[in-house]
Amino acid sequence: MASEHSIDSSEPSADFEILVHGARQGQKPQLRLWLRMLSITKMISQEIRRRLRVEFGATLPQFDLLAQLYRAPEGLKLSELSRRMMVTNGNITGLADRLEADGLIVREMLNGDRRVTVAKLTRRGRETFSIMAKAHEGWLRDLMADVDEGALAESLAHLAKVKASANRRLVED
Amino acid sequence: MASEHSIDSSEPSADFEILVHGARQGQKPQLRLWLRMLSITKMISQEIRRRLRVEFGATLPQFDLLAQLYRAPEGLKLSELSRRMMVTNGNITGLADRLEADGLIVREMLNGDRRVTVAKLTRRGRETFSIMAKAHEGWLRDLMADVDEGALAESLAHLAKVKASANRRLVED
DNA sequence: CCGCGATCTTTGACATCTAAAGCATCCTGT
DNA sequence: ACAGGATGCTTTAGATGTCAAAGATCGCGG
Repeated sequence: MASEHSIDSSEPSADFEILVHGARQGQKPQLRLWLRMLSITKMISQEIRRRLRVEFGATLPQFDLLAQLYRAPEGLKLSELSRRMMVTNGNITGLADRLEADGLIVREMLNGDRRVTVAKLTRRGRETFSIMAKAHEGWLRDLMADVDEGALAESLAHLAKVKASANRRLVED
Repeated sequence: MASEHSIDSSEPSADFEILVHGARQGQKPQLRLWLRMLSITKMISQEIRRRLRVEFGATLPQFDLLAQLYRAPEGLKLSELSRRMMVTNGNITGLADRLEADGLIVREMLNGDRRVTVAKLTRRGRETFSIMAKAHEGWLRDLMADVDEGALAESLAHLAKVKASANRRLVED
């Protein structure tokens, strides 16, 4: 505890733990884990966001959208993009507008179904994303450089359970 | 792998993993852990956000701000709030505006220093937050109900390392 | 006592987000 | 056929987020 707290009390990062009505030591482990994941993702997201902006003039949601398309050479329906990115449909419209204006993606209505729009990476989008992704991966390796492989692997396994649990509650109700 | 994927492929939640330029099995564990944390926090955040909205007409950032003040009976400077919530100063202004309009917090300029504004919970803010926090804690227990205490404890410990690592990189550079 | 950098909050321009409504298009059952 | 529900995208209103710059105030050194 002392070590954990010493990190936060002297740094500009937030300490969410022990802040929500009395979460303590062994108490309320779900709440503690939740708050810890939140503070980590917030902290790292901001750094990634900052680097994407200064090094590539891009935003994190834009990077995310490009990543989805990079893995789908045939392109994706906008609604499929919104499902995979876990954002609402309305969100994708503006995001795709900007990326299309930047020439990184194109919208196509090739289907017989005129309701459907498919987004694809352009050649430039593919090249740009490829460079960004390599940098992005390096940033993460750097940020987690002090974490041993064992801890990474175990976290990955445990968090799979967390994800499965939350998933189950969210779809089976 | 199969089990992990089976969860995602049939559900409306995103599968970030295996999506960013070829992250695979034992490869790039940092990237995989990052994407997993991201998808979990996104998934759970949306559920929490939804419940806060339908049950209390509140938003997650508002809940977060109230939580910070709840733990600080003397109130907090707006800049201290922004530090703890890990958002920029400009963000706090509007957030505090709305909460003040709702009568949940007050801004006071009691100091000799007229630059400083301190935000405090009102009685109503304290009572409201207290109820929301209890519900919030229950939601999390429910969402993580299938995760055994051991996995929770180990995740907590491992993620402390991740947090410390990221923290170190972000402040020592 | 005065200037000038440091500190604190707000403002302004934009990009993301959500929820909900609006439109167009498709498809199915009769 | 065709009415009506389902599906897919966009639009709207409002909240949140960033960054950068503007204002206000403080405090210290000369």
